[in-house]
Amino acid sequence: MASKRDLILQAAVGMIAQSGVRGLRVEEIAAKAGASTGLIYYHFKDRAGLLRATLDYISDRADRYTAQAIAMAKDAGDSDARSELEQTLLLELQDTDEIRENSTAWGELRASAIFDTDLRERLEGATAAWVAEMAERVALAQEAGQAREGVEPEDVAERLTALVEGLSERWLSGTLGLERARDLLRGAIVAELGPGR
Amino acid sequence: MASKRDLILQAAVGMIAQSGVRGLRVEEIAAKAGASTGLIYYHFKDRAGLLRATLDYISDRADRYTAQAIAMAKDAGDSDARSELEQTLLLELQDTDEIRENSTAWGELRASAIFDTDLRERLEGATAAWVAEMAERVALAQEAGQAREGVEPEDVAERLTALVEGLSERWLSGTLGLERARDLLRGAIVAELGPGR
DNA sequence: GTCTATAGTGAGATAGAC
DNA sequence: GTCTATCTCACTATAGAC
Repeated sequence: MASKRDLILQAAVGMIAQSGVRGLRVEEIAAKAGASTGLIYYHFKDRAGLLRATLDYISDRADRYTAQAIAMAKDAGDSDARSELEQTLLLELQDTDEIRENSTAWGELRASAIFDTDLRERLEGATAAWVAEMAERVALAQEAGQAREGVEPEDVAERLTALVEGLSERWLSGTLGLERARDLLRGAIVAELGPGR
Repeated sequence: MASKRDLILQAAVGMIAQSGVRGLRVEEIAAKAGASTGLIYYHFKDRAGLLRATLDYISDRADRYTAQAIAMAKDAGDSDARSELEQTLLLELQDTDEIRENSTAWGELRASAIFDTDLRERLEGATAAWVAEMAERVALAQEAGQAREGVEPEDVAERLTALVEGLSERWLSGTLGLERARDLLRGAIVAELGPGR
């Protein structure tokens, strides 16, 4: 069974996704988690500490479902580097509760990080890891002849992940439909890697 | 001379750029604008109204400097559609006070719009206009043989502008250097439009 | 680890004079 | 249009019992 600490973090992600970092009320989280405000301060020291822990929690959760998606793709036999890359990127543009929640919260925290050094560092690490992981898949795709040569995998990966973030924010803010966002991303992959097979 | 109302809006942009929408204090803006809080409520009704007006103010300002940059490019004789497209997009990734301020504030308001229907509508209009303008330049570039055929100008424009937003946010949050962000954008243009002439 | 109760305060908003 | 004064309250954070 999930510890109260965990319930609090889950509630925090939910609340951030629902009303943003600014709209996050400690008391509300407590209520949603079936805990008291006192306990939140006991575990996380203060509001900022709670935000930090929440960011870590989101990162972990994202890692987990990414790994899971890749494993599933591998099982389905559809496991070349290029489709793994595509699947992993498209993962962020999906209307699942968990993913929508994660994406929204992630965007919020990213935006907050502009003004908060503490958050910034954590965010930087997570982003760098994501970019590196994607760069590796781009390189693999190149080796397998599934992607145009002559472009730096790091550059492509950085562009595609930044694009995902941009599209994601437009999707979440209702400026862009989900299907269109996914199509655009697929189009970008073609533009960056070439037509593939 | 600028009206007090204008001074308040200028101060608001500055404050948002400095400490985010979350960090925006009505009293602080009043102080910076040399006005009273009462006046702010007189002009803008409430905090949310101030945010709305600020978003409009930023949009206008962005339109102005974009138009100006294009005019300058035209004067310099460097006026083919493709370089206009490139210049206009790169404009958002520039370390000028005004632009940095505008970009930061824009990003903040975009992020806030996820939770604020009112802001959302205004934002949507501004984004759509930007995308449409870029799409037109893509189409012109295609006609002039400066861009690959067979891709929808709207798609390319939507991707490039979303990418600019993504890169901009990484730049502003310190995750990405400015020069690298600009290089990545140039690379994306090449990937989308082809090598040019 | 967890709760209840409460202290403290920051900041949005309003009233009313000029 | 603009200011001063003030009200109010929603939220963070702490103290202390269990």
